[in-house]
Amino acid sequence: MAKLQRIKVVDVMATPSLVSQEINVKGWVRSRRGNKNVSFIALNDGSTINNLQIVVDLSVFSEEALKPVTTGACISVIGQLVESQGKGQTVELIAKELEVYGTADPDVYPLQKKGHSLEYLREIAHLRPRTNTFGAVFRIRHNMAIAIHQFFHERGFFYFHTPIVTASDCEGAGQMFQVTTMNLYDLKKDETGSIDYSNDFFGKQASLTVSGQLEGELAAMALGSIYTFGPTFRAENSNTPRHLAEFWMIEPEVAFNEIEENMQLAEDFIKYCIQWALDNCKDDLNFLASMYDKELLERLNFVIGNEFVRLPYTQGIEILEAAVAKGRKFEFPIFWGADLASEHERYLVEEHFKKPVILTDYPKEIKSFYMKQNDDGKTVRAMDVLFPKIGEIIGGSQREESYEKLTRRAQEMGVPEKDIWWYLDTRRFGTAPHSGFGLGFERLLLFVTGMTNIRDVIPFPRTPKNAEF
RNA sequence: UCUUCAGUAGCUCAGUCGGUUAGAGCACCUGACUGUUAAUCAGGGGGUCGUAGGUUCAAGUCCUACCUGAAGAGCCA
Repeated sequence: MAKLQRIKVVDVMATPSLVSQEINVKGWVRSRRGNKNVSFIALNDGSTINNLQIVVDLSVFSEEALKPVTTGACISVIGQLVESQGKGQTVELIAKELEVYGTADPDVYPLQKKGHSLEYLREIAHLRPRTNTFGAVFRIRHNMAIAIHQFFHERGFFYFHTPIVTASDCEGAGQMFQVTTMNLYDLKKDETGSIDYSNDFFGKQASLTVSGQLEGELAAMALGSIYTFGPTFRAENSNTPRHLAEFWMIEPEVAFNEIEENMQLAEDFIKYCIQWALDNCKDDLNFLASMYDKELLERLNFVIGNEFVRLPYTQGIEILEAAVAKGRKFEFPIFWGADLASEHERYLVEEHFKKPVILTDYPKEIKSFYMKQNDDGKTVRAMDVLFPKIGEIIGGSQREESYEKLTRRAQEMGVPEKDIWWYLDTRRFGTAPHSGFGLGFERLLLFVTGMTNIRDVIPFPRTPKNAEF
């Protein structure tokens, strides 16, 4: 007899014609229950959150043969697929042959059939993909990555790879991780006591990137519309449920786009991704909604169905000042020129508008040197997309295309020209209006999955004091 | 980094005013059960109470420091 091709559980359930056929499935045991006549194995192979029920007739199999079939064990089963006699599943597999690939000693296997806390599962991140929750989260994570590529590809954007090792902290976006091959036990210093990098691998001080934006702009000035999607690194000592030291960022950059088109792109982009999740991750979303967040689906649909508010910073300040005048208390003072604290952003998004808000035209003092300066001499064409629950999900701007204005602003803000001469060259040669933004992939996932801690939407979180696995 | 809260069985937790031998549910083991749905029922084993000091006749419980985790804040995506 020809060897049976193994079929994924997701395909078993999506193919009605398989009923009454003999098939082979392989996967990991989630639970086994039953009595001395019949045993039921819930089998999961990761292809879907749904388990296939394996029915084992104990007049065919000995109890001894089933002993190693415990939670976590990996097995291969050949049998006939039939319509289920019991409730809770439409089909089930009557086992004819059962092979155990790998046992999981119940005394030491850390996962049980019962639920575990997310904090505990973080300590066993090497095994947590085997749980329903993390299976769902990581399938959604994959789908969001595909959605992102699909969205940009459909619109003629090119996926552009920016470097991960970089020699300059251009954006000043945060503390950087240094990259070196120097012997830290025997550091050579020069007469002035500073470290001599000329013999280091790159011949100069190098770090992991905090953003691919500046290189992305170079690409937009040639290919027109590009996006980056890759890992970025921040050595900030941030201990919050919204920060990682290593995270993935999506950064589109578009020649000839002005701030309004940039906002529209951001809005279309987020809505596309959410729609993709609703269309392609139904089972996983339903599971997460039922376990963690009953309003998840309503919230996703709400974001798709409503226009994001566009609000200049100055008007935002006016709304907040009016709220204070009416007696609303904030911990931090609010005035024109102040950077908004989380409490202010949350007030605008969750209390005042009750919708996602795109805040624009911030005071130039609190934004980066490369943002396009407005004619008022006070503000720049920055935009932050603020979301309920998770806060800032996107930060972007129209870029300053004038060589003179850009170099002056870089000087004022202490960005050394020798580090960014190549960036300034885009403005020296064939400059053009252009815009872009950055979106934290894991923040998007927080919103889409309803998870509340960013460490639970990336397989192996890197945070201060934590780089296990 | 700051503030607050927490750390007791493999997991999730209870443990009163400081007082005898530290408890429960789940998991695990044994048994029962004719189709279960995180199966159910009965029994059993399982503890350096985060670590180090201190107060006290007596500390899981009070004090100090440190470690770890969580939430909020700052920084940001």
